[in-house]
Amino acid sequence: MPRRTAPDDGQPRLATIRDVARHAGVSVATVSRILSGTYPSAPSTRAKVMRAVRELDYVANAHARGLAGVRPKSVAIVVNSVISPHYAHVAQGVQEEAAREGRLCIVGTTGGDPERELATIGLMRQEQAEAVILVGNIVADDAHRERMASIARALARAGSQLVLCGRPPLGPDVPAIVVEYDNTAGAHAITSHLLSVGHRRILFLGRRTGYTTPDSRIAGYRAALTTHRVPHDPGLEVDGTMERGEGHRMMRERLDRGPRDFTAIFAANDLIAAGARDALRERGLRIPDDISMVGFDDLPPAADIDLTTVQVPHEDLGRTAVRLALNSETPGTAQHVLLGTHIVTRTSVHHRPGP
Amino acid sequence: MPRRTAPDDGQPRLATIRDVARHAGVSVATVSRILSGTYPSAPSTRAKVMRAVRELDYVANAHARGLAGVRPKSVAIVVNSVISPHYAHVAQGVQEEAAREGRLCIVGTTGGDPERELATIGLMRQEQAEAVILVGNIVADDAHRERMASIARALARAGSQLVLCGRPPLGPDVPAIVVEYDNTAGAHAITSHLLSVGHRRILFLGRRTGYTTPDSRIAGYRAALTTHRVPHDPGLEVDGTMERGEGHRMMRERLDRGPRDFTAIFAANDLIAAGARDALRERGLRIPDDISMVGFDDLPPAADIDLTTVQVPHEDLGRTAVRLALNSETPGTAQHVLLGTHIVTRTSVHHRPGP
DNA sequence: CATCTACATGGAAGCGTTTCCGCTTGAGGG
DNA sequence: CCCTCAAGCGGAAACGCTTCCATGTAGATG
Repeated sequence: MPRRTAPDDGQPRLATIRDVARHAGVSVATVSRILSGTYPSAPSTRAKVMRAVRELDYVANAHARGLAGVRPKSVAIVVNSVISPHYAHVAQGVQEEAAREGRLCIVGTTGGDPERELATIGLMRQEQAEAVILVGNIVADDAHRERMASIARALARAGSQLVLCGRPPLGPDVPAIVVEYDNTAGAHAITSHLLSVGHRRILFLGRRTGYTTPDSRIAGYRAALTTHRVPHDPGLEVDGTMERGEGHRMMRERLDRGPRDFTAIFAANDLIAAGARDALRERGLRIPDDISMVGFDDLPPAADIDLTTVQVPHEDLGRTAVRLALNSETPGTAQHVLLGTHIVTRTSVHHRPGP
Repeated sequence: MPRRTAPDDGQPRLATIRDVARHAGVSVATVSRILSGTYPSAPSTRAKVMRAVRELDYVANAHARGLAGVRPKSVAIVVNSVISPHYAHVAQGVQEEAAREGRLCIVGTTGGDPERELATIGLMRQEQAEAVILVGNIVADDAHRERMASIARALARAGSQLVLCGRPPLGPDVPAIVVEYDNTAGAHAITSHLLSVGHRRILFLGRRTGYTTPDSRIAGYRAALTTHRVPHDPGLEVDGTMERGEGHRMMRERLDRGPRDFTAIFAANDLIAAGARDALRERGLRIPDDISMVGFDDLPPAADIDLTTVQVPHEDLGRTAVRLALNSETPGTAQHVLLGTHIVTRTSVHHRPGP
């Protein structure tokens, strides 16, 4: 790996600011000032410099600039995968806001693996990004959470802001911004919707513990039952992960198990709802004629299967994350922001006449 | 913006390699060598250094390293938006391969705007990424293409590899790698599928000119007609953009226009197919009983609406792009790679008895 | 006409890292 | 026992940029 002036390395060295200065007949300092645009300069000099820049096709070296003390304008985002619609939407929001603020966006994926997450954050740390945005839940043990907290502190020391998007706070004294939407309120609202049109026995399909998002969704479901003075039957809560295949499995097994003792279904997300719908169709059951169903998220499958669901401000989440991170004067101050949700009504719910 | 040693700036300066050296009682050079891991060193020294690194929570500064001549390990990807499933899948492939190769991934979005694309590439250029991967079609005039060609040359000079993913080559002497899948062959195959089960009048829904991808899809459609000696009727080609709403519009207008003179539909992508399906349903027409339909891409809506379609190796596209870019010894060599597709059969096509 | 001020510019230090070159040290061969 | 040699390490230059400080020059003021 040759480093000193390689004489004839095929690679014709890139133009540097010094080349521009020489070419324009001015000093390096002048070129730098003119390009940064924040200092006074004579129009004639400016013209000369601009011409040289054009002629040499000069592009400033971001590394040199970063080293020289200018905080690199970039935000980093870490997600499970960019395919998953939820992450994609949040990432899109981050992108948009970052671009609006003239920031570059560095993306890392973890595939849901805590180790890879840590490694990825390490890379981001080297890049000195202004903000590191972590999106989504990862099943993590206490050790992982402790390591994360120490990373949060290290980032704060380095002047970067850590943002957790839709992930539980790490603790009261950990310097991080947390942005979530109100899962509990959303679940409460949509469950109430089912209850208010006459349903009394509502099957819950989804993760019951472990992750926080579904946790708070089931909490909203239970709270709504209480609010409406409908007895809570734990037998109506079916446990499974938040994927389409799981929705299919949960529904199938439930239908196989015995007589149908529910009139509506609350799927903890739209993917589960889509899977459950497939299982229902296999049994000849139709939505909403035979069974009503609602979901959560309002992501792509929802509209295609005409699902009434909870619309969630995914992109807002990303935008808010960036905005808060860049505006936080002192990186290291903890904040907690909760975004609202609302119900989008399609055709998957039927009114059920009272008993 | 203080730059010199800020005495009491609240921001406790980050540990540098010099701090580590001092702390471990060795020289800066030794620390660097040990951390790079490619030089011999005494085990005892190594241990001392590692301890200091841990105690000071030292993280190397990527900018300083980049400046000191180590090529930053990163690839840049520019897409229209990360929401769109096609881009998301390609981006995921890029991510995966980049991560496997220990590279960071910088992402920029353009929203389909050529100006923003150019600006984004400029930023990427500053970062000195090893590769710049452009995904997707942008409607561009000759001037834009010329500017792009000159950027390609500039990147090559800087030792970065430009990769075009699913976008037409810029010209014979432009140093860029082009990775595409074979749209024409795919369209030929799926049209042949319709023809082989008896359909003779097949409506084409999609963009007829301008973008290259649909261009080659319609070419495959026409070629298949020729292969099967079925007369080509330009009246069966309906023009519109590649979006769901457009599919709906094209279908609706066609149905309003007069008697139905086709038995099957080839939608240039799944989104159009989904929109067309909505319009058919509004008219009480069912798939496949009344009309057969096929799409292209096999992206999310396809499975939900049981569409027979052409499956395309989106993620492979991204992975291949990264692999080719990183393995290209001399950035600047032009290459052209074509990836294959295959048909996935669902239930949207009915056999049609011959006349 | 001398002096002051404000502005435009140049010189140079320093950012944190890598790597070249040269020095010391201890082991092994003659 | 001396010499050679390699391993291990330290000093220092270089990467390209920004900004502090100093310097020169023009116009305004006394």
